[in-house]
Amino acid sequence: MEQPAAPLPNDFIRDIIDEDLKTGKNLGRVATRFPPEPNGYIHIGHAKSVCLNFGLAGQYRGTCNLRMDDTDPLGESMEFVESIIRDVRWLGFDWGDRLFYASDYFEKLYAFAVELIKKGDAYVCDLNADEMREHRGTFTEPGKASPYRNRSIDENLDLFARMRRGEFADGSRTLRAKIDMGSANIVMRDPVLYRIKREPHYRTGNAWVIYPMYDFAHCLSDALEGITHSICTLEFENNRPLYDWIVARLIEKDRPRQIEFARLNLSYTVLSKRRLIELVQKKYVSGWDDPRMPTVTGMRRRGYTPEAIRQFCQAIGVAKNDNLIDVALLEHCVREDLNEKAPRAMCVLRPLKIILDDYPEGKVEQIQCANHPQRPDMGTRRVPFSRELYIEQDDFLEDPPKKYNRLAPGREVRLRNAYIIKFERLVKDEQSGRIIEIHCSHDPATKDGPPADGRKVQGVIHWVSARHAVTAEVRIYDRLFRIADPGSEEDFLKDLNPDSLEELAGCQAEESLRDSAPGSRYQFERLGYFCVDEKDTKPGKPVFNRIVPLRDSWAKISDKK
RNA sequence: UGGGGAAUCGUUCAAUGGUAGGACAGCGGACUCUGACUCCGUCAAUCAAGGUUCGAAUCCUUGUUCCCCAGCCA
Repeated sequence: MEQPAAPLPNDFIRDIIDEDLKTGKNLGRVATRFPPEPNGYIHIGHAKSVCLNFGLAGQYRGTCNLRMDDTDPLGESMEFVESIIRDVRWLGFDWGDRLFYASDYFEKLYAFAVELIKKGDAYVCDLNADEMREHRGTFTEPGKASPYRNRSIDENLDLFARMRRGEFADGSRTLRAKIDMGSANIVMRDPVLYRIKREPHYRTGNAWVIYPMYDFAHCLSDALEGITHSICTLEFENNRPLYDWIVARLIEKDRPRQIEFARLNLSYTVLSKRRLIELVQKKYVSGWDDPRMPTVTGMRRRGYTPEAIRQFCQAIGVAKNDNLIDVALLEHCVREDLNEKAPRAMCVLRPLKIILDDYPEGKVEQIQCANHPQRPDMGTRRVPFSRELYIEQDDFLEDPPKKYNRLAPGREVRLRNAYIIKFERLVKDEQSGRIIEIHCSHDPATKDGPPADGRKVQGVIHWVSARHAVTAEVRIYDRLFRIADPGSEEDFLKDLNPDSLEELAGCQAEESLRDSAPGSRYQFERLGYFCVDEKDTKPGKPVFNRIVPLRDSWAKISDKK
């Protein structure tokens, strides 16, 4: 379904591309890439980048490559590669046959490094990490030249070859760019290009003991793939001069250009890889796919749709301002999408027994219910109705406040899709005072329409037939953190929301929900959108995840009191 | 008192010298067999001070605030 789409304002990246196209740069070609490091699961922040890069390629009839930026074997694995592939594909994007790995370029990158040495632009340095730090200087003081800075090209060539052969210990030597130890930009103070690291790589195994650094590998990988616009986040802005320095020396033509945009921050959650890992490892969540996680896999399990996520990524825009996007916008996008396509159903989360004294025992009516009030094309289903029902505990109050329009002593209420019922009496447990059941009567003339006498019934509540209901578990999720910007706190764990998960075991769902397919989504009327959990659902024993609640203006009214 | 970036409604994105606009959030109302959806209305911003100009969010000057950089991570 392609929307004709109101003309969206250009962002600064599209402005740049339009200008490039106008001036004939890159012969009108637009080539981007999404370059994750396969050392973790991708999250909603990556989704912004995915949508941007693939979106640009789509809009300008260009290409977007998926490239694993796997130059540091520590922590990288095929498991993460597979998860990234699955997640990007699920988000709705296609890279054709252009799945690449920086590790496939290791031989070429090595050759580039040799070329740089030959030009006199790189040297092997024997300083260890501590010494190098000392030589680097500070923000206000220039660095000092390494004593190894002026080795001969031949010696550098020899040493670099021996680094590759494994003749030196880890960390004992590096290959460095020969730039400017006095640069005000610390990135340019002879940055390390290669390090020695005896760490098996998940793809190249033990073939290499030296690995290229990001700054060296990334720009050259871009060039090797013919990337025109290399889009990354703001923290790489300082690295751009190095990107350009390397490319200028090693790439003849069609040099890629790096453009930086502000990464996404989302309120009430964290998006830094380090913090996400901590949540998983310390078991504050059940895993990367915990439905509370902002990971793509977590959101998928929660029941978010790719369409909603894409819409969100478009709605937030692209700029260079630091931002903290209100999670309410994400939830809005999810509701907007699901309102359109989720079939309606009824489920009682906290059951309260209702007995219709004037309804024949043993009688069962099959009530035709619309699957979507605005979309007749989604059809109807039959929902059994009988003498004993469950309603939501919240939908009855012995002593209701003002504006409460549900069931209460002396009142009438409409059962959704069924009769108007009237309160008669209530039965309490004598010891605890807890309400056990409520007896009501029904108005048989109101099944398919308003009461003949024209009286108004203020409230509509949902219900299920007690005999026919299927017992379900429902998991209610709330924001993971109780402050808007937990990422700004060093000890972010202290702000975890202790009530981010509520598991409700005895929920009563309408019969039609008994064998709903894992992954399918419904609107439980008056409650919210729910998704059949793919992991824990067993045949006949559904587990539902609450994706997002419906907007609840009653909650706002009652909270104010 | 190093360098690189960014400052526009509560949040976010736009306005590219010519009416400060959209979305989300908020508030009020209409409709309603979902207190949903939908619809209508409404609140609300140019970091500050100077300057240029008929006219400045936009150009200039000075200042302020915030973010990033001293990994052999990306």
